Amino acid sequence: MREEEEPNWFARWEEQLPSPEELTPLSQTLITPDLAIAFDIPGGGGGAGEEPARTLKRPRLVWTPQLHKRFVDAVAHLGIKNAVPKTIMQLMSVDGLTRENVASHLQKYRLYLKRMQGLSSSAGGTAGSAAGGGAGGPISAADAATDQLFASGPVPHHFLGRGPGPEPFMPFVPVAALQHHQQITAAVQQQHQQQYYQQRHMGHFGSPTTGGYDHGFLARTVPQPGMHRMVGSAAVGLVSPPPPPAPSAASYVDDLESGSRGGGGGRRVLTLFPTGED
DNA sequence: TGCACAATAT
DNA sequence: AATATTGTGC
Repeated sequence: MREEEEPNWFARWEEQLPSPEELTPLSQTLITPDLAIAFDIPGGGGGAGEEPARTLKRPRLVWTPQLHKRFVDAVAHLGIKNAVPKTIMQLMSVDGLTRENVASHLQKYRLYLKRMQGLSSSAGGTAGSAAGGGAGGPISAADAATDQLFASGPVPHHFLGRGPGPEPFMPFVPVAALQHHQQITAAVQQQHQQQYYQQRHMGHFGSPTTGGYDHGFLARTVPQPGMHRMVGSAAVGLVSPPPPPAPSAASYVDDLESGSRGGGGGRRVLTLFPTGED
């Protein structure tokens, strides 16, 4: 009793085919505008047509421990009063980093500090203990997750328990003073699934158009305890040595050591900016 | 205007 | 949850 083939099945099938306009062009560039920005590829924004730069949307910034460290260092050396988005941004001198980026991060960082204040008063907890999770664990699981980033670096002590008062002298550090440091480029992430292309070729992946952009950190989700993994990708950059001054793209990680936290021992990590506290 | 900041949106 | 965007007051 099976139905025999209808004579017009083909016709119906044909009718349901999508119109040409509905089909995605087969000849689509593999490098999307966003990706192009992320890697600072000149021709990326264009392809078939140059779109106004203002129209292009910046990819999401990923706050890697390295970036965050710069952030914290900058805030630490500015003092609470001067630690405002613009100033922080300047001090960080990270290529591609916007004021908005910093503002958003700062907002969350302040919340983190506030939480820590409350905790320290009752439990006497430090950043380490709060994030360590090993002790007590009065904080929510969500907070613990958040703290992974923020606690990945030491929180300057004087951040806490400090009301509106005159900061210890450290008025200003001209950006010029930092110039001798390597300028790092903000790590940036695609919003959508984008192509697995990127994911898969992470690390050993040369640009078809420009030279190579091995820049360490692309969208790694949930940094594992052993974050050397992440540094590992940066290490990949070392494996295939990027010729120093690539014409348009220069992105490096400066302090790989910054990832070392409490568990690493009492080792002192040199901060980006001279604090005098070291 | 531009900025900081908080609130809200994705 | 992590960033981005928006709204408000200065």
